[in-house]
Amino acid sequence: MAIEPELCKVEDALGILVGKWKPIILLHLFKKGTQRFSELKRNVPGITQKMLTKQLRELEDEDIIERVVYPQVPPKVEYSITEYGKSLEPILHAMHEWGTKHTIHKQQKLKEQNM
Amino acid sequence: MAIEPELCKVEDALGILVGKWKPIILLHLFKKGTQRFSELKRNVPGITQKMLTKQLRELEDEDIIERVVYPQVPPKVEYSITEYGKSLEPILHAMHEWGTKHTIHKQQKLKEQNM
DNA sequence: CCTAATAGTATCCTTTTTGATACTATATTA
DNA sequence: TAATATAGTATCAAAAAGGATACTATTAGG
Repeated sequence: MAIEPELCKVEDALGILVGKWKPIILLHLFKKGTQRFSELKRNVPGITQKMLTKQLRELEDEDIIERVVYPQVPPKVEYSITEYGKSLEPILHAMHEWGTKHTIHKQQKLKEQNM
Repeated sequence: MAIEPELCKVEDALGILVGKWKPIILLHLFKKGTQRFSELKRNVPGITQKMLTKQLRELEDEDIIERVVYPQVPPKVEYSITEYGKSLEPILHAMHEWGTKHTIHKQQKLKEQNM
């Protein structure tokens, strides 16, 4: 059954994944369970502190991830996927699978064009 | 099984849906099968010609939609989802469903905050 | 007292995306 | 002959996103 374009909620889901580093950040948290700020920064090559902070805040605002501050010096802050956030996993998987096939599709197309 | 963040293809799928009007355009095409440029423009309220053209071109470049020009005056151009493009439908559905629940989740949260 | 470590902010700049508006070609119709 | 319809382009401006870099607070350790 078709989705009524007027009632479309695709963008609401999309908005959460959009942002230059969000999928990778989420995948790291899904994989490791919990990561410190500095671990994420190491694991996401090329990201700046500002961007990492920003993406994490946005994901936190949507209840996808949780932020736990330990009262220590130097500071320790841990991030993890919330129970609610776990409901995103099937979508990430579906997109990953589709994206994998699409990469192949594009390569195929390129090859054909060069014949 | 977890997706390896390094091999992440989520962005490849994401990139196709991202763009201010793409989901709505796709939903219209999924629903109606085929639409003329002018019909899409009417159906997607607020979109400018430039944006509609741009989004359509991008979707066409990815083989998601097909563009058929009829040699008439005034011009007639029809757009439709390709067979390949149809493989995106489950993802759109999944995102729509998740987005619908997320909207409710956010409303719930807002209500709690105002108590 | 100086340095190192962590998790950020603040500021400024560049690039990308989006939007508003005006313009084009051309056969048909009045 | 002038207006109309369609599917676009072209140009300029505004806004959003992303990036580089420097700076901060605090305590433990040497």
